Amino acid sequence: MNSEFIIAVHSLVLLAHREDGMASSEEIAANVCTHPARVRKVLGCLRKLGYVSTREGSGGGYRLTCNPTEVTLADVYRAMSAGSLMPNWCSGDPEMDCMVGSSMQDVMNSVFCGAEKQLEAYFSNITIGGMLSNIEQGQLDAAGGRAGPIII
Amino acid sequence: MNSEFIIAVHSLVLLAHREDGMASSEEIAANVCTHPARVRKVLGCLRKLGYVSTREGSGGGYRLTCNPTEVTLADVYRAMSAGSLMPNWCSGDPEMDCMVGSSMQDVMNSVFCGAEKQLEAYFSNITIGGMLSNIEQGQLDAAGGRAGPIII
DNA sequence: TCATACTGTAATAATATCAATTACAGTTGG
DNA sequence: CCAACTGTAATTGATATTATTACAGTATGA
Repeated sequence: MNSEFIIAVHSLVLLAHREDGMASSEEIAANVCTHPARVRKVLGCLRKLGYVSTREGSGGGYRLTCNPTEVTLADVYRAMSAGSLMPNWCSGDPEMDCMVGSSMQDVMNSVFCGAEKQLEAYFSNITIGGMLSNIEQGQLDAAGGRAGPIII
Repeated sequence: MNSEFIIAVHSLVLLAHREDGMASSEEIAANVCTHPARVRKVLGCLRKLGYVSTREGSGGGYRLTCNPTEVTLADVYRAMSAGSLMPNWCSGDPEMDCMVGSSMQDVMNSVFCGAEKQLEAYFSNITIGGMLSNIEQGQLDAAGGRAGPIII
């Protein structure tokens, strides 16, 4: 899995958490624990898909332009990490004489395509808004002394 | 995803394809397209789980000791790659003041644990024997001029 | 209009991960 | 004893990932 997926999800949750839905790349980077340039790259991608808008110049930054309860992790996954489940490394060789060795790349490919569909189906049930309320709920629990593992 | 998963699956399918269920690390490595030492490491792991047995010394090698129609990719995944879905890289920091930044690691963790369960459920429906028959079937199709994408 | 505070983007450097290779001890069959 | 194996660890080399730097472009407001 691509770590840009994590940065994208974290950024969206953070923006959804803000009253005005806004933050600069520097603020987001500090919260995510990475470099502002990396945040700008990831959010630039989310902008092209309409999930955030940006304003350059002084006082600018990023603003959430989607409904957090409608955007799912599947959307983010497709945007940032599609195809990342399959390893880059490949076994076998189509030119090989052996039936097994020559077919393995195709077979693995279809296995991982199916796996990716499963993953997307799972992610499509988790929304940015859902993650945020989970966090807020967890925080309340902690305040009440009833903190426990967070379950989605 | 770990590429050792691919090596393990490929090796098991190859052994299942052999009449006597046997091959040396050198033969397997040639078929998988990697180094024999790497094959030995992976199959050493499968041996501990009882899927293959090994014989050292001259004329030795690996032999399949499981029923290929009973071993699923979920078994292999758990053996070789458990936990590999979650990226090593982590956003946020539990010590942080912000509710979002301090909770994100836990939340991501539960998201990826759920994702891994989904993946295992999918893999549990694919067996080594199933992959092998798929390959043999595909080969027959190709021979009959009806080759197409392999679907599992 | 100028300084300031941002984004966009590319290039580079630092680091971590992954795979290949080498090496050698231990085992077995002939 | 020799030849052909596995088991395992160490090293090297290749690749991927992340951080950092740099700077052009843009908006704001004094």
